Amino acid sequence: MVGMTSDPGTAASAPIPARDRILRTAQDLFYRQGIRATGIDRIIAEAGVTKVTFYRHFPSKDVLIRAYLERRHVAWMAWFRAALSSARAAQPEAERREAPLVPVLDAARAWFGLADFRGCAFANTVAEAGEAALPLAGIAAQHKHEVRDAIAALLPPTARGRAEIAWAATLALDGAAVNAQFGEASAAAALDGLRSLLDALGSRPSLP
Amino acid sequence: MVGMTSDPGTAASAPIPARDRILRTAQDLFYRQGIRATGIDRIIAEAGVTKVTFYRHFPSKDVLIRAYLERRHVAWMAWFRAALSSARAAQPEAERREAPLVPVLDAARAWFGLADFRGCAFANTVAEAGEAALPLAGIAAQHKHEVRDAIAALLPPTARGRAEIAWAATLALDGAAVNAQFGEASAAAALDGLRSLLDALGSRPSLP
DNA sequence: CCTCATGTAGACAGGTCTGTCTACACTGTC
DNA sequence: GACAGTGTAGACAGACCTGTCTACATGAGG
Repeated sequence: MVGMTSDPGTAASAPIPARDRILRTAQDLFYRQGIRATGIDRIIAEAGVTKVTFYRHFPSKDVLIRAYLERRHVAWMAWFRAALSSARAAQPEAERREAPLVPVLDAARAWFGLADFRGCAFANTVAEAGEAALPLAGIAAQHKHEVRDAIAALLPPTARGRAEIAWAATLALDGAAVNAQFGEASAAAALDGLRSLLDALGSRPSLP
Repeated sequence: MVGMTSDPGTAASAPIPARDRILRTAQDLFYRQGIRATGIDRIIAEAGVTKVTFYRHFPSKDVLIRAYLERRHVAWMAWFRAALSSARAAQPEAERREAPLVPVLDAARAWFGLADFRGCAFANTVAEAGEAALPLAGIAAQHKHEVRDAIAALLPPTARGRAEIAWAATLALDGAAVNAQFGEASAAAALDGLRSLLDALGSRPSLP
């Protein structure tokens, strides 16, 4: 079943152990320490593979970085959508109509509270890449685009300015994520600020 | 007049050319390319000093990084306050009362439009530092604190929730700055989103 | 049987990084 | 005139970086 020597057509859906271990390790180290701070040697050692194996799967660090971002995008979006919809499911019916953005706040709280939280991987990567960030910036922009769509799904399809509101909420989430990176006290303050912004956005006289 | 051999008491207020050149160069390169991507050698070459001179002024790169952040903080805050107050001066009287946060949008537009704009130096530095960011994160948090104060100064002192609103606007600005880093199209979108957020914040019925 | 993809183990090249070192020159004050 | 502070010029050490290389092992499909 795995045995198909070389299958052209739809690209590799067969997960190769070594490749997977490399990617998993890279994901962890890149996110925690930063990309430039993480050497290939370290990834190789931690993933338990050899250089040849590594370079056969990823011809350069740049390729690995892109694979990292792609994987991160898929995984994070899945997590985020799940967090949004479980928070939404927990809302009372009335609040769901009058304050539809509250799940964003809940998701942010959960995100910032993760033990290894270190901000948005895409923003961090672009920040680190500096002037040479152009290609990566496109990936980051697309990621934010999808975040916006996930948030927009909380709003009734008939809502006026649906996309605009969702986009504004995305920016608010980014701003909060940046500040949440500065420590625990900052994270708490960031959540407060995010609540203010989401409240204001979701306005209509919504009161506690 | 400069000649006082060694003056104890109030520490050096005399700006030494070489030191200043180093700092200026570091500021430029650190911001544009990132900190890790910028080697000491490059700074030395570009500043036109030698290694000994450099290391006499800054015993380590870490010291230079802190000096960079301090300098950047002072310079940027001055720029930002000036941008806010000139935008505010240009507002019609009525708007100034009803939409006091509009100058933040104007300042953001000016900021994102700068030729060398590359996001918030503090956020970028923390993002780059990764797990080892703890000391720098404090500096960044303090910076954001001052930004909030500068924004709060736009609001009437009697306004209810003045600090909260200013803080929310600060987060919004951060979110916009992050996204503005992703390219020109993203910068335009970030300004739109920021406008939505500031509008929503400003239109809140903050009653006494 | 034999080829080929995948894997292991580790040496190596060539570059860049931070930071130290020696040796010398200029200037103003004591 | 001695001294202390600041500057220049560039070699050097030791670490780490990315990426290439040789040599060998294994297992499955032609």
